Amino acid sequence: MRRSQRPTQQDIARAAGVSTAVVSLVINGRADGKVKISKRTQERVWAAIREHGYMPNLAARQLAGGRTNIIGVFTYEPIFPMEPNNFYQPFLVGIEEQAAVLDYNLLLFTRLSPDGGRHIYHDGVNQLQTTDGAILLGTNEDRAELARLYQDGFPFVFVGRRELDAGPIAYTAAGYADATEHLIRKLLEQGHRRILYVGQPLINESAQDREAGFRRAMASAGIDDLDELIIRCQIHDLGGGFLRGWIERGVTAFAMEHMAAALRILEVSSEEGYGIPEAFSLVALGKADDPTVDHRGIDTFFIPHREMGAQALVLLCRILEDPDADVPRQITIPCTLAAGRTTGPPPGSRVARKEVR
Amino acid sequence: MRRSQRPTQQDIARAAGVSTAVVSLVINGRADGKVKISKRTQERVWAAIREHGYMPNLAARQLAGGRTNIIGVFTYEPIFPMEPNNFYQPFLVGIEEQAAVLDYNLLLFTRLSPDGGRHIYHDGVNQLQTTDGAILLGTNEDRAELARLYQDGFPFVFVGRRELDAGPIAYTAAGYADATEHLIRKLLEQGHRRILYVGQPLINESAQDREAGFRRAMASAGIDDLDELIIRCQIHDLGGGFLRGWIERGVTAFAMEHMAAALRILEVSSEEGYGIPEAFSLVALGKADDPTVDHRGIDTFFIPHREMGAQALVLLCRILEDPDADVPRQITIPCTLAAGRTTGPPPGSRVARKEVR
DNA sequence: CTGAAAGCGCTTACAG
DNA sequence: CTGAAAGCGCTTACAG
Repeated sequence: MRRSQRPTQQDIARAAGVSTAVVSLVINGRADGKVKISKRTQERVWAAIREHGYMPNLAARQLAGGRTNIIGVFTYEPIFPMEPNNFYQPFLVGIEEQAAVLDYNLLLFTRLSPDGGRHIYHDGVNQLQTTDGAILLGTNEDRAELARLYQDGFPFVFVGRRELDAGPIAYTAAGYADATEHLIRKLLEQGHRRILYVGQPLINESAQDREAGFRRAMASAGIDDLDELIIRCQIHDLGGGFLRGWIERGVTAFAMEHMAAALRILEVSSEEGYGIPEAFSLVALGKADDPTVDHRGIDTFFIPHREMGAQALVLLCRILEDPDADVPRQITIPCTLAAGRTTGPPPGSRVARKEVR
Repeated sequence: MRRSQRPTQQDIARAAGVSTAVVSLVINGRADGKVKISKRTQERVWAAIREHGYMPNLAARQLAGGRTNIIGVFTYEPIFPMEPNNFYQPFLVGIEEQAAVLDYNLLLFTRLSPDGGRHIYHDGVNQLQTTDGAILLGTNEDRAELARLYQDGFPFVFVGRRELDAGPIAYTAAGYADATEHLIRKLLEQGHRRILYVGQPLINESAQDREAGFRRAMASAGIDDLDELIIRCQIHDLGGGFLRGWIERGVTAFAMEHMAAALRILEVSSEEGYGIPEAFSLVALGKADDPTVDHRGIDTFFIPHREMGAQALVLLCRILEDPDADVPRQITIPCTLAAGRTTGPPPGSRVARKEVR
């Protein structure tokens, strides 16, 4: 019903006394390149458009081969979750800001697939098809689906590093490896040798990156046998026994893959009467780039969530402009260090230094 | 390029030895109603689809079919602002949840208008037209624009009561008036007579509603001359002098239009050495429906932001289903009271009661 | 039951 | 410079 009321390109063409081709060319700004259309005609077309309140039909435009100026945003978790300070917020801030700059609207895929979950393909149909391209994010991603999307040749950028067997998908990632290496080197310089890397059981790319940074730093100090110094466990395993056990075995610093685990150690250490950094040093391998979330003085680095979102959009637009362009499609954004108060020389060394004096 | 590689409905029709119409009917499950298609034919079609890995082109489907299953979301401020606990969040949570249930995707209008601001009409063209209908929200709305949208007959629902000269637009609002009346009646029942209503200078619909609730409550107690008891000022005007002045003039309770102002009073009262509710009672006329935002024990009510968002989508869908349906388009959602510790009998009354004993 | 055909609203060669 | 026309891939009356 509404559709019939809505003016079409034909109406505009008729009103302006030209053909639809001219209207199309004028609208899309192709009136300067190969095809010349008189300024007066262009003015008439724009006037008719304004007068009729004409807006192109996106479906038709896309079907005919044009662009939609719409970028899809697909997340494997709700986009607007109930929790405050949610994980997605900073990514989306970056995406939105950049979309406004680059003149795109964002289509949020909120529809559930028939099975009630969140999937890109519904009954084998790529839901993102209505957009020029999409930004994907989420920690619960379906890799088979991503692989298919890649093979289908649909333009998309993942926020976060993801390596698929299907091939090198485009992504923007945080420079976990370098930041981790930097942080661990600091510990090494302070004299620590037995630094324990405490990860979570799930080993995704960002965990791999941090572990790689850890290994590089340790290797630079000649410590290569790390089998004993890299462990993976759940947060609730991090109790007093855990702490005491490792300290007794000579560990002087803990590198926690996740901030939540580091906060847990902070808590346990105060329960157990350990002073930080007197009894041991503590670093967390990353923290949300959100000033309102406190990291309680733990030495760590900021993950540039917002910039990852913004750069994902920039990268996607570059790909859309020229799908075959030979530009880097895997972008890593450096993390910035966030100095804290939880690192210092290992327990022994301070005494040693005192004796020297 | 990608497009040409993908099989179309024609390819499937050819492979299955039928027409595209049959393929379409089979795919869309219309093969059982009016039109009968033999089981064997259906099987052949599905087999061909599987074999070719066919998936329908959404743009073509939309163009031929009409609906887009896309609802626009337009806000007069950024949707993903930098601030945590932002104002829009709960509305959007409700909208997203409901969109998932009702099987709609959401198109966020992030594109800036040529003047750099946020407007529905760009160069006189309604940007929302690409959607089936839209949800609008924001405190900075452009009423002239809304009037035009209404006159254009575009289906939309505003989140928050808005009354335009142009006519009755659809909205979902919070029941400020009733909640305010309820809260003020409680104060009256406790013996307060001189209750000061402290509003902000901007009088929009929600301010009007609260003031109306205040007047109703006061009138029910026979207090009709309220000229002296309703004031409007900025938060920074609420200092110690303000408080002392009104208390000296016999005010025993303060009804603050906004929570921020109430929190300010709380602060000032402790600076000035006033005990609450011993020296005076304090209520705030509404608080975000967000459990993480503390209201410091102030008596108030919860504004159902999330439900307002959800119901806006429900209302919009009802309008889309039947644009001429005779359903109520102005929906008010009740607020729930949030009992606090800042109200009690007025200073005099307690003494008075004691004397009676 | 099934096929031929119109049409959704646009873009883009292709002629003038 | 401008117009007539094909075609994007689908859905849906409308004939058989």
